[in-house]
Amino acid sequence: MELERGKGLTLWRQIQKNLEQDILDGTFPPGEKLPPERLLAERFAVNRHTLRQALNNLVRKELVRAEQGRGYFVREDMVRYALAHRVRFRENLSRQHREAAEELLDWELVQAERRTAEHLMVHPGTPLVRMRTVGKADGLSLCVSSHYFSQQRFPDINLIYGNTGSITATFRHFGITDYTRMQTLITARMPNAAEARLLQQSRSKPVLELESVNVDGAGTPIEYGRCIWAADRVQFIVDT
Amino acid sequence: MELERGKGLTLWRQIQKNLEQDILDGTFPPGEKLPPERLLAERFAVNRHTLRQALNNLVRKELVRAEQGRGYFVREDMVRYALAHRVRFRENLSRQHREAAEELLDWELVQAERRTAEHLMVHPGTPLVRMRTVGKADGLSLCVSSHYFSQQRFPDINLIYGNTGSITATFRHFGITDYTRMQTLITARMPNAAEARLLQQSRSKPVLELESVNVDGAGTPIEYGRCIWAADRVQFIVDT
DNA sequence: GATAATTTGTTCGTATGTATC
DNA sequence: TGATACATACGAACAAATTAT
Repeated sequence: MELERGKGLTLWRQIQKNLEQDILDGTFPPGEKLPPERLLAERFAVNRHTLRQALNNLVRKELVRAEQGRGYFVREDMVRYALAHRVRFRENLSRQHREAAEELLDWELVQAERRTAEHLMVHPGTPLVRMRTVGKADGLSLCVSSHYFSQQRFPDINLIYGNTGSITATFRHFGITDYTRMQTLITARMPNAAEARLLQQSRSKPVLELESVNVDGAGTPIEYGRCIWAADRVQFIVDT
Repeated sequence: MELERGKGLTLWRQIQKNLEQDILDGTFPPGEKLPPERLLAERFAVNRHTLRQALNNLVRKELVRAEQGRGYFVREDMVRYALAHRVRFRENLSRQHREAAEELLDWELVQAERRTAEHLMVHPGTPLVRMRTVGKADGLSLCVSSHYFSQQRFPDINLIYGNTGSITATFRHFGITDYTRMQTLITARMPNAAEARLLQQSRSKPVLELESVNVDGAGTPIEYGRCIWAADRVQFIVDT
């Protein structure tokens, strides 16, 4: 790594170009940690500030991201997740050539609380199946969700989902060939310990919480879901 | 309401927890007036000052607000902000009986960067007006935004906006009677120091970042905006 | 759970070269 | 030529977040 001093291009620009090249040609693949500042500064034989100037520019250009106490990481593009009339986890991911996976964490029989009942348009106390799942993209946890279904309409839904590993396929099993999303509520907050663990992310990074209701062809609510998304791994797209 | 005296937790902390629980479980629903200090003090069998300590902490935590001469009120839910085909800041807030205000922080003449240019469908380098604004609800900062407009199409737009204090009114001045939102991108992250200051919120609370493009009746992009929202003060609604 | 080590973030200070008026 | 402003580069120290011990 020899830099030309005093020949037109500044040192930090040469370093930036050098690192950009390494990122683009895959020497540092997406998600990879760069060597620490100290090492890079040594390698380029410059002061740490000079090196930081180059890195800061790469951060500004969104090629890398900096994490205090951890290091610099090559940015992997966020998953772009479309919130349209039809929302399908697998479709959304396969459009971006990512491998989608849904896993059943656990399930439970519960009674509908006021809020959940309102969304599903049932009486409070109605028996519901709550399934907790985790959604992954290319093996990386993307979201943890709680799905609520009427037990009467979808008996043993947990078994079906456990076999298929897909909400869409599960609904198909119950004769629902198409379903659409009625409404989505979006908020952001900090995760609790369990959420951070399930998402394999730091507790100091925010999560996005989406509440949604899916309805069948007749407009009857069939699923109420609360999904917690790792905020730095996803970007939602609303087309209106 | 029996408090434990001399057993670790101070009285006012016990009272605070007690009231928090009542608020969270809906005993005191959003917007409700709490019983007056005197009554609460009697009920907990403590001095009014002890009770005030608890209430002051709830005010600090933004669970209740105090109004001199009127009483304490449970803070209402977050602002619910609809992301529909037509998005109007004032309309969205007035629907919830909140007082909307937009303020111009500063403005600058800039050259379109690649990303901005793409969204506005202009060539990179095109002269743009960037206005930074802050949106408030009931006097509380809700979002800080950067709006980008073509300088050619909207000369002196900063003056118009400065006078009207409304994006909608500003567009009307330029003959645009209706505009709609094409796309909104949503992410969440932690705020930087400047954003936290402008939003008057803690740096340890997340923000929601919305990128959006508004188009005129002919479908031509007229505004590209990046808005940073205080995540704990707003909930977005997507109807699909 | 507490402590130390590692790593990035921030703020001083100093010096030099370059462009502008 | 001088004065000024700005970008570049190096050095030292400390703060803050994370990870390892």
